[in-house]
Amino acid sequence: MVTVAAVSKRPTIRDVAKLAGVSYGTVSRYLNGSDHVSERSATRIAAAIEQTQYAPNNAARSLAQQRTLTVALIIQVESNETIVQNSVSEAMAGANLVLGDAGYQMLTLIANSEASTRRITQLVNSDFADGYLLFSMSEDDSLGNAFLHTGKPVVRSEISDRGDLPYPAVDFANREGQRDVTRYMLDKGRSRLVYVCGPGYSPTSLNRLEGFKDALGERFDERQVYYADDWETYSGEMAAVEYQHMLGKIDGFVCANDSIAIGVLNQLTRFGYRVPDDIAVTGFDDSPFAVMTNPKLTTVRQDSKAHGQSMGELLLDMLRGETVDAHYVKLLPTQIVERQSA
Amino acid sequence: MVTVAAVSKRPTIRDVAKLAGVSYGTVSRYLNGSDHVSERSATRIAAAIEQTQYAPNNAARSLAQQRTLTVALIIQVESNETIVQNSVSEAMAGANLVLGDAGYQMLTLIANSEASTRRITQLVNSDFADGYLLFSMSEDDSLGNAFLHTGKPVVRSEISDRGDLPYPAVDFANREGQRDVTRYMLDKGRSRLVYVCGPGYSPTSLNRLEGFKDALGERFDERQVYYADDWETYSGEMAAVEYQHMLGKIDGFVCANDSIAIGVLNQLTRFGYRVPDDIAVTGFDDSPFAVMTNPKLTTVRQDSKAHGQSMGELLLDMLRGETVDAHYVKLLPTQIVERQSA
DNA sequence: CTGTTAGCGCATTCAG
DNA sequence: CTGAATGCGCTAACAG
Repeated sequence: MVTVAAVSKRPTIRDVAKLAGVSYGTVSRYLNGSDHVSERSATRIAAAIEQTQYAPNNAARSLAQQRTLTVALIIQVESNETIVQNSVSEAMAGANLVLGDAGYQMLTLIANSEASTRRITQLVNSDFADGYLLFSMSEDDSLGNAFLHTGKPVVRSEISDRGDLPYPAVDFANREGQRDVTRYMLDKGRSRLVYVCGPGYSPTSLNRLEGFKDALGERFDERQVYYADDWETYSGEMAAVEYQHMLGKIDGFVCANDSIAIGVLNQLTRFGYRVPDDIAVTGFDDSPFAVMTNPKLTTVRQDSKAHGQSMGELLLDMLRGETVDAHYVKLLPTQIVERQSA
Repeated sequence: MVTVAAVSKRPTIRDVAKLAGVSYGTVSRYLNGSDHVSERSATRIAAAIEQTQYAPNNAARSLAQQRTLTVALIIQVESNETIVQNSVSEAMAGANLVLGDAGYQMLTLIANSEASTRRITQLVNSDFADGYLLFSMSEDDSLGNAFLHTGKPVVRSEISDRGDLPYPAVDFANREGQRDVTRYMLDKGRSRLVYVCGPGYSPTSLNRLEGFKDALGERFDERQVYYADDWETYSGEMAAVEYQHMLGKIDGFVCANDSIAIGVLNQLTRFGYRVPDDIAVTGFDDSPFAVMTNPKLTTVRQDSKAHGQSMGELLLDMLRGETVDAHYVKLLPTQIVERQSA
């Protein structure tokens, strides 16, 4: 029976030095390629490394260099949430790309419980990584303070509602995006609109609402906005139900995200209204769901991969020692995706 | 202008020792709680820590302890893929839970390029983590060899097609699941079935096909299986097109996953067939999409969170030094979810 | 209970 | 170009 051993004695730099017949300082130089090593030593060291299967120890190197060549991406989600959103997943890929090219390994940590948040906070304060990318999708922004005493650079994925947190951010131009798609509705002659707003704790949510208001200008009426408790499909259904009695007078639902829009869509269909003939519906995010509905969702696309790349680049700038204003915000453009629902 | 500093001089254990008026060995003991420290020293140390904002250095601790209290979950995806699948995301949450409870911090690494694979391979060989969870969804299993020389325990998320890799695995009982849902079809009087098989490089794919064969037994005919190139919706559409000429004689499509099933569903609808009245369709996975189709998809559910938990538990066993057979495989049961499409 | 000391594995001086 | 020595920050073993 083959079994898996859980222990081992790995070779150290001294072992290969001895085997190559040089001092271990020379091996170190060889490994880091900084100084020159004689060709003869080099080949002998290479052979010794090959023979011993030597690989440098990560902790020792980090300790000596006072840096880890590592960046941690931290995702904060609600306690019981299990799914990492697609947008975050795409951003991860984007960030991983640029950070990798710069020689950094990206690690992802998930904070989805009080215990994990505590553990991560502790890690952050232990020079665990050279920099941090913070995605907090959650109402509870308890991780926000975790980085205050780490001397390391931090970049956030969203505009913070807490002005006291000195972390620059990369976000989407949510306000403009929501404004534009609302105008798109107006331009199509839809003027009796309802806005289904996202949860109030989210800055993103409020920004999008502002965009809706921008588009309507004077005509905006507080009664035409429905405030959802979360970003989920069910909330969209609730919204449609809430406005059921005046559905005949409404010709469009502008929704703060796709999931909500799908809820509205489904509920309108159940009520017997045709989308977009009777009532149009728009989403926001261009999630994978947007093309699986019938009719397909007209929505606002955000390039999440670019989001991640941009965050990674900003972090790299900071890692290189560039000075970045603590409240610097970079806004990425969005784009209307015209499909069938509006 | 507030700016972000990228450097700092963090206090060490000696700083707090000096401030507390004790030796730093005592501080170490205090921190690790192993030995007893006098109450007087304890309070003084606590105060000093508070005052200096001290936090132990991770690398130093790892180096001295020869362990990192960290587990790395590695996801291997196709080069250009950006999305971490929902099932993986849920498994991450499950693993994070049990590992966290045991005091381990889970880190996720994504291997989605040759460069990142190389970087990760190197990390793995540097005592970067105490154990590894490996998710490889990719045809290219180049990471498979990366763990051969690390003395650390590894658990895979899938049965490997490479019997030479000495990593135990936790997987779903794909074969039985596919068999059961096929029988479900047969029991409903659907006997003229087509099986849409997943891509050939995937062991999962082949296991599910075996399950279909098991259910049909003698009646199985090779001509009733369509071999898809991947797991995507488009492949499902292709399958329906392929069998278009004999759709009248077919009363059911058993599909190897939900995405494919949705493709079949959509294409059948386009062809004017009613699902499930004319033709039934089943999926596999119970992905989030399964409830967004019309009709909703009857499918096979796998508890991905439990998958992650199970993997985490197995890894913990190994971390505790338990001997696990290198080819041990734990299979998790699946469950039919009856909705509307079959 | 506590101070002292010897590593952990490696990078980086400084001589030579 | 290379060997020897020092230190990174901390744990653990050892006296006391």
